[in-house]
Amino acid sequence: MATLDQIKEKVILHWGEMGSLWGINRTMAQVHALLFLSDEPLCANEIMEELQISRGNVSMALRELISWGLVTRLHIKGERREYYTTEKDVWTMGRIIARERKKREVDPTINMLRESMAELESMSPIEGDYEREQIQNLLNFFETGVEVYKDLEAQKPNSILKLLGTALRVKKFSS
Amino acid sequence: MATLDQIKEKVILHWGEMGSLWGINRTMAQVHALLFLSDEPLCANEIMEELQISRGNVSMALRELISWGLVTRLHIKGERREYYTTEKDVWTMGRIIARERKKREVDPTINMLRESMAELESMSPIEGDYEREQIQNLLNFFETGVEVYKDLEAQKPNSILKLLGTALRVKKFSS
DNA sequence: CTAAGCTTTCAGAATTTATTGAAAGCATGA
DNA sequence: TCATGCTTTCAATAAATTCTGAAAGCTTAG
Repeated sequence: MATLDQIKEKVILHWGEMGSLWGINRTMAQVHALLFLSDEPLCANEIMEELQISRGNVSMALRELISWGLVTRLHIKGERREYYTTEKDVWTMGRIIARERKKREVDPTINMLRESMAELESMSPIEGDYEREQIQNLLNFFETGVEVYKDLEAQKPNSILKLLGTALRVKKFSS
Repeated sequence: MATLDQIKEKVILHWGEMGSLWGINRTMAQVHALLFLSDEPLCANEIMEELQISRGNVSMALRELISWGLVTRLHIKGERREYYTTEKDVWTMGRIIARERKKREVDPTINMLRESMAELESMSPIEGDYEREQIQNLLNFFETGVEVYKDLEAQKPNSILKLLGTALRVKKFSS
């Protein structure tokens, strides 16, 4: 029979694998999972021991997680060492991840596509018709995504679900 | 001034980089971009030359793209070699990518979380309270995602946008 | 000021992932 | 049947990414 620690380990390892599929490195995702499942904040040493990784690796993973806004550093008075904790609400967590991925992936892509369109438009219109059309389609796709993202971002965390539920009900009703 | 080929190359290279951030390999994403921007189907040879990659690499990238359902093989009569083309509608493309990523990333995660919950529940309820709660939260989060995904999947490609527009308008109106 | 206790940095090592290219496979047509 | 023209496979290699650990950096206490 599985012990609590074994179950935690399984979740942490799986989260790590998912992380690497998501362009987040394995360790970073593992540290995140560990903190997410931990009732209290942990210090670098504890993370090191739990995950059996080096001090340097812990330091880098934490730096990255902090820069994403997923982890916060806690100064506990009387304590010399720093403690770390993570956002515990899954919806808020999801929103943070969406925000960061948009910033790192979608925004640069939109810039690139806009640039390409501008260049194509200043070119002789004889060639590149199809390319112009397809790049414009891609651009519209991403821009629409950003629109939707912005609207959703303004909502309270878990109202997103209700919102979509409403949308689908309205749709069903009206079609 | 940039030529058409330079612009295409820029888009293809960027798409390749995005691919690797998305757990899709660089070459696979590049081949996809090349076909997406190409008015006519291309054969393996043409892809090889355009992207300056080996025959084997082209073959593997195409196999993967076909297994995702993003690329189709065309037998042109009278022609010995095979031609390849890709889904050209961006919304359909987005839906295919969503479907595949769900299958490869979300479904296994949900299974893992359900398994963990089952194991936690069959354990002594004295310890693991916090872990149980957090794993359940994660599970709910993913399951909600799947619900929404399924509802959206049933819609026509670009009605998704209108749908969300509606939802947001309803929301604004009622709050 | 120095020591102690902790964190960060980063060059090199280890690991993982992607790519090549030669060989094998497969279909067509002579 | 064999040759031709193409595709696929996969072991070896190359490239990219991640991780380690020793050294340097902070900060606080004495």
